[in-house]
Amino acid sequence: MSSVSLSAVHEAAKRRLLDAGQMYTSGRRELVELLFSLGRPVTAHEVLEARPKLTQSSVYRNLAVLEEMRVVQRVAGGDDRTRVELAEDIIGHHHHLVCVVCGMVEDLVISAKAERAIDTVFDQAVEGTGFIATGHRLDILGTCKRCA
Amino acid sequence: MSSVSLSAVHEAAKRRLLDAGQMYTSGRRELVELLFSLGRPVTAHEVLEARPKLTQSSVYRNLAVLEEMRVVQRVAGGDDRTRVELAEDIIGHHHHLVCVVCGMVEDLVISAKAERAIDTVFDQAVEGTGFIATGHRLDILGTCKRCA
DNA sequence: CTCAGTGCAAAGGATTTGCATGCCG
DNA sequence: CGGCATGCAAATCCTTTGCACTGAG
Repeated sequence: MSSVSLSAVHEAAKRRLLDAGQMYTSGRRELVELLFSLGRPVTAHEVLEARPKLTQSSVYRNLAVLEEMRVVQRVAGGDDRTRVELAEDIIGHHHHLVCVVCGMVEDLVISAKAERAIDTVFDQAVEGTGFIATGHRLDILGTCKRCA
Repeated sequence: MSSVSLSAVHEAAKRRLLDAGQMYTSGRRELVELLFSLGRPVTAHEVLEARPKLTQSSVYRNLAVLEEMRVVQRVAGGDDRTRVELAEDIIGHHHHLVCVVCGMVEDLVISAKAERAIDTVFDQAVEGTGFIATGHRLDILGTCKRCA
C-alpha cells in the first residue's frame, strides 16, 4: 500500500502541476515531502510547526493549489481544523482512525475484500436518490493510544 | 426510522439536560425543534437564518451545551462550516450524502443488513491497532440534485 | 523580460468570550 | 434571592487576500 516511494510521489505531483501550467516550486515540493513523511492528514498549523521556514500564506495558498491539482485532498478530523493529506490516487485508497479527544487522524488501510463489501453497500444505498456519488469517506471514531 | 416524534425528542433532550443540572430553556427547545424539523445537519448560520430571533452567541453556546449533553452531534460537511444534527441515539443511526459542490449534507439510512456488513468490516480493521473505536462516520460524497 | 510564486501585513468569516442584565427555580 | 441563561459587543482563531518583491523560464 504505502509501497509508493517519495520520488514517485514527487513525480506524480510535478506532472499534475506542470500539466496545468503551474510550477513545482521548492515550497510545494516541501509540502509534498512533509505530507509523505508524516503519512497522515495534517493541519496547516502542523505544517508551519514542522517547517518554520515556510510562510503561513504560502502554505495555505500552496495547499489550495495542490488540492485543486488533485495532489492533496481535505480530510475532516475530530476537531474543526482542516486537514490535508496526499490524494488517494497517489498514495492509495484508505480510511481514517479519528481521535475524538485530540482530533488526530491516522490512516487505515482495509482489505480489498472489505473494500468491495463497502462499495457494494454504498452503490445500493444511493440508487434512486438523485445524488451522484463520486466517492466516500469512512472514518472510525474513537480514542487513540495517546489519549486513552 | 424517522418515526421518532418531536415530543419524544423534546423529552429525551430535556431529560439529558436536567439530569446534568442544565435548563431546558426556550432557546434550547427551539434549537431542538428546528433540528428535528429540518432533519439534516445544519450550520449555525442556517439556524440564525431560520430563527432570526435567536442570538448568534446563544446559538453557539446552546449548541455547545446540547453537544456536551449528547443531544446533538457535530457533522463534517463538504465545506468548512461545522454542522450539527440531533444525536444518533435520539433520531437513529444513519449516514450522510455530502455534496462536494455546495457542502449540503442529507441523511441517508441504509438497511440493517448493510449496516451489519459494515460493522463487521470495521471491527476487523481496528483489531490490533491500539485504537479504541466508539463509532464510525460513513459519508457518501458526490453532487446533490440542486448542484448537478 | 514577464509572469507566477512568495512574504508580510491586513482583512474576513466563523466561533468564542466578557460582562451586565434577565429570568427560572 | 442566587445562579444559569441571554444579548450585545469585542476578541480570537483559522484562513484568505492585497500588494510589492523575487525568482524561474
